[in-house]
Order: sequence, then structure tokens, then C-alpha cells
Amino acid sequence: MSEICDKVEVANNGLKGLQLALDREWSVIILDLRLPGMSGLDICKQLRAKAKYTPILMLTAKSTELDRVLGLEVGADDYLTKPFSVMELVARVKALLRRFDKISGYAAISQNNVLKFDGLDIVVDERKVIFNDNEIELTAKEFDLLYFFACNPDKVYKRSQLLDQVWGYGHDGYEHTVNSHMNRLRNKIELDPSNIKYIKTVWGVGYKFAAQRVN
Amino acid sequence: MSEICDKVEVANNGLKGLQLALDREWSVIILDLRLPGMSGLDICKQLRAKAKYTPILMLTAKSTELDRVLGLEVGADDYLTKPFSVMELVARVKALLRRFDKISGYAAISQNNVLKFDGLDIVVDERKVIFNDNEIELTAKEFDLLYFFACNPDKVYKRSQLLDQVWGYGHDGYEHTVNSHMNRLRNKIELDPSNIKYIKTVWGVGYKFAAQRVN
DNA sequence: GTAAATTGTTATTTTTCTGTGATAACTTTA
DNA sequence: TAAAGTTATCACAGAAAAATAACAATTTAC
Repeated sequence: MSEICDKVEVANNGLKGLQLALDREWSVIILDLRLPGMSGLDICKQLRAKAKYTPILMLTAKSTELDRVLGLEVGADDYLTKPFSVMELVARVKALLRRFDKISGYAAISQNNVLKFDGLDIVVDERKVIFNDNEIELTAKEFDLLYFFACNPDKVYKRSQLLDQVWGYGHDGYEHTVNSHMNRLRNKIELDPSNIKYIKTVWGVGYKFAAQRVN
Repeated sequence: MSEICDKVEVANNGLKGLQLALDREWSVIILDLRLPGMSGLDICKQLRAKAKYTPILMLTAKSTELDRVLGLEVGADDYLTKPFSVMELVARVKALLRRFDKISGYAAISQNNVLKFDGLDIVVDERKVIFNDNEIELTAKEFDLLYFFACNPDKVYKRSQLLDQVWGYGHDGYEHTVNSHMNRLRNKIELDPSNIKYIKTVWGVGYKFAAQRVN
């Protein structure tokens, strides 16, 4: 239930998709039945065996195909038959996220697009941050960093992991780059440097977000 | 993706290793860059050409060496720079196995995020320790040491083994360094020094973790 | 194309931790 | 009981890590 961020990855063949799906923890997986490389059915079964609580939405080309799939009980959480509208797809995904959230106890994400903490609100799709009732200006990286942490409270991240998650896999850069950004971010959201409220240093390891969600 | 067994084979020169690697199907191949007989780079390239879906973990002596290797795109799936701890090596191998789906049906490698003992909870990815219902502050090494023991209850470890496992393979230091850390750790999690509850001394040998998992 | 802002890097200072040596306390053995 | 070997304790210096500040490079905006 961790590692939630706004990353979207696309794989256009079965094996890659399966690897990618198992590589990290996802909020939702959309899986087309017709795939090159490996059958969507097999992938769904394998996914379900490993990622037990990740909702899977399966797309099928024809309703007759859907009937067959349903008979096989591959373990998808919802199905959609082509052609479908984007609106419908979005609605189904939201429904899945909502359903999933109920199960895992993780409120929000899809519902409200605002992450609220004591003295700090993050309006996700406006990339806006309200700090003690005043809007503050964050740069792109600062926002990404803060948002990533806010999505994963309490979990400790090494600098190398942050480079992977926030800067992107395959990005090559120095780990102390993270320090600089953290420093700049803290200058904007920490009033008392001797009493860090949000992103705390875990000495010898990395950082963690230590504030409690209030919504 | 089949052929999973618990066989481990070691080759200490390049040519033998290559032959052995191609001889059968392996779950994972660990390859040291510095080898007698043949460069690890060449081996990796040849392996990758033949054993397309076998994960390769490459060990390098220096991070500068790693940079060079990464630039050459030899096709290893992960890299580890010496010195590394055995814990880290195990974690990387597990990640590779998971990524390459080599452990289908193997529930054994499910990692529990919270290790519970009587009076002591360890929340792994938060690096948090709850001792008698209070969170206590451990330094990085203290946590690593405690976590290592908690993962291997009842097993006795010599100081030299602990240096290898927790400090890292190839780390050079005095064995009584372990004593100091153990002392500091005990001051935080043992209330009565005459009645050790968690990490007991095994006289003439080393230490062992003596509490029972309750989850 | 220039100026401004952002980002990444380098250098310096500050903080915290870890390893070490000295010594005390404890076990075992003779 | 003494001696030898092993472990516990403690304080401190130096090392490692992080914070900070200043600078260079890159990107973005105009």
C-alpha cells in the first residue's frame, strides 16, 4: 500500500508488462487481453498470484471473448469490452481505486485530490501547496519530492531510492543532489530547523515523511 | 522459468564459470568483474547472448569501475559495489528473482514488514523500533544489527560473521567493535543487564537472538 | 537571443556516529 | 584462588554524513 505516486508506465508486450507490474507496487493495472509475447490470461493469473491486492482491469475486444474469459476465472477485478469511451474507462478505474481503498484502509488518493497534514495542504492536480494558510511557491522538483514523500508517510527512503523514484530510473546523478533539494524544500516548509516537522533525516540512511494525514 | 532447486555452484575462474553457467539453467548468476582467466565483462556478454532470461548480478570492486561497466552496457541486470553486506546481497538477489519471476509458487521469500517479539516490534521499512510500547531511537548500525539478529533467531553468530553480515563482506575492523555496538544496543533494549531478554552472549563464540517471533 | 529561474555540482561548515583503546568485570580452567 | 582468556563498559578522537552556502550549468520564459 506504499509507493503510491503519479507514475504511469506503459508496456507494449506481455513479458515487459509483467516484469514492470511486479517490479513495483501499483495503484491499478490495466491489461489488454490481446498482447504480443504472452497471453493476457496468463499474465493476469501470474499477476494475481503475486500482487494480491492490486486491482486489475482487463480489456477485451469482443463480448464473446469476455464470456470466455469470465468462465476462466483469471482473477481480474473488472472487465471492459471494446469499444469503450475514455470516460467509461476513467469511471471504472476510479471505482476500482475506491473499492481497493476500502479494502486496504487507505483513504483518499482518487477521491480527494488534496493531501492534508497539520499546517500543510497539497493540492495535487494544481501542484499547489498551502503552508500555514499561505500558498507557497515550490519548483517542479521540490513539489515532486514533497508529493512523493507525502504519499508515503513514515517510510524511510535512501537517497538512491529517491533518485530512482523522483528523478526517474536510469537517471545518473550524485546522491548529494538530494541533499540540496531537501535543503531548499525545507527552507520553504520548515519554520524551525532544530525541530523538523515534515521530512526528517534518518541518519546514515536517508529521509522520511513524519507528518500524519488529517484527511 | 522452471528447474528451481537449491543447488549452488561456485567457479573461481572465468572459463569454468562460463561453462557451468551455460551448462544448466540457473535462477540467478552472480558474477565478479575481477576474475582470473577471463574478463567478467566478456563473460557477461556471452552469457547474455545465450541465457537470455537468466538474471545476472555483477559485483565490482570500485564505484569508478562500476561507472565504466555501466557505460559498456554489458547486459547485467543489477550491480553491487564492494564492500557490500551479505544482507544487501541477499536483498538484491531476492529482488532479481522476483523481477524475473523465478520464484513462482515459492511463498518462502515473502518479506514481512513487521517483526514482532514480546515487548519488541521492528517495522522494517520505517526502520522503527517499538520497545515496550515506546518508540526508541537507534542509530543506523544499531538498527542493522538488531534487524539482522531478529531475522535469524536462535542462530549463534561469531563476531567475525557479524562483521561480514552487517558491516559488509571485506570490511576490515576489530572484532571488539561488535562488542561496543552490542553494548550500546543493549542499553536501549535490555532493561535488566543480569537478565538479557533479546541478544544473549554465547560465551567463547558470539551472540544469539533469543526471543520468539509472535507474528 | 537574452534574462531569469531552476537544477545540479562543488566547497565548506556543522553535526552525529562509529571505531578504537584503556580498563573493569566476568568465566573458565588449572 | 590465581591466572588466563573473554566480554562489558566508557570516553574520546576522528571519520562519515548531512546541512548549508556559493557557484556553474541547464532549462525555461520572455
